[in-house]
Amino acid sequence: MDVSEPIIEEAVKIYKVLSNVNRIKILYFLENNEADVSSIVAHVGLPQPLVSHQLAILFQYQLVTRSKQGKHVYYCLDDPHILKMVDAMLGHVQHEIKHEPHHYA
Amino acid sequence: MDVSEPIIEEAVKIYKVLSNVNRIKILYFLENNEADVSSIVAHVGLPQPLVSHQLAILFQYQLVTRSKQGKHVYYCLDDPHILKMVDAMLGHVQHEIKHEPHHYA
DNA sequence: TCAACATATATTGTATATCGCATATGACAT
DNA sequence: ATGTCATATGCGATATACAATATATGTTGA
Repeated sequence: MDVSEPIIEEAVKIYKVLSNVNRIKILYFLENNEADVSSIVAHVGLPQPLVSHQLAILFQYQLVTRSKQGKHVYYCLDDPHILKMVDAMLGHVQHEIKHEPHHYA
Repeated sequence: MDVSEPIIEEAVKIYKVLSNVNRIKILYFLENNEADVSSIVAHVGLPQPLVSHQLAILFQYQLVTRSKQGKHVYYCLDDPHILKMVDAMLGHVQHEIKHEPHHYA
């Protein structure tokens, strides 16, 4: 595996994007649904401007795509591969918690 | 996949830990070597206190283990599974960059 | 005990992230 | 054109993260 600096920096950027509960929730909701902002808001139960903000970040880093249809903007996972990785992490954590709880601060 | 809040929060914590170039470098170096702090410092070319600090974070979140032998403290990957995931992310990024560059800010 | 070496911690300044609130844009219908 | 709905953006307060420097701890050997 090539571990050149720019590659690592790029990966770190994606990790930063994934370092937020709300963004993960949004990504996860989009796994099964293409959805407009309103339904995302309804699902995650966060203020609309916050959801829009997180969506903008996800879009900036190309984790989601968007398509405008009239008043509505539909968001969609750009790259399901990323969510596969998130799945792997969630599975890992779940497993860890079950077998040997982490006692983080 | 269960996506309950605590699981996501835990995953997010790990993502935060991975959101740092120096920590990734250290983890990656430890993939092939158990190593004491001095050799890690020599390898990554960062000030020793900074390396110790990052190691403390990696240790706190149980990504590495440590064993003291005399004056030296040897660090070791606790969970190779995590590094598999990092590998996957690096591979993903590499692939992305090659085929369709992201134009992040 | 003291010196030296390896490692850890504390402190600080700076940068960046997060969220809430207010407001702006943009599209459609009337 | 105006009102309304869907979404986006801007701003301010707070919190968190980063890295550098200085300093402390702990271990070994003389």
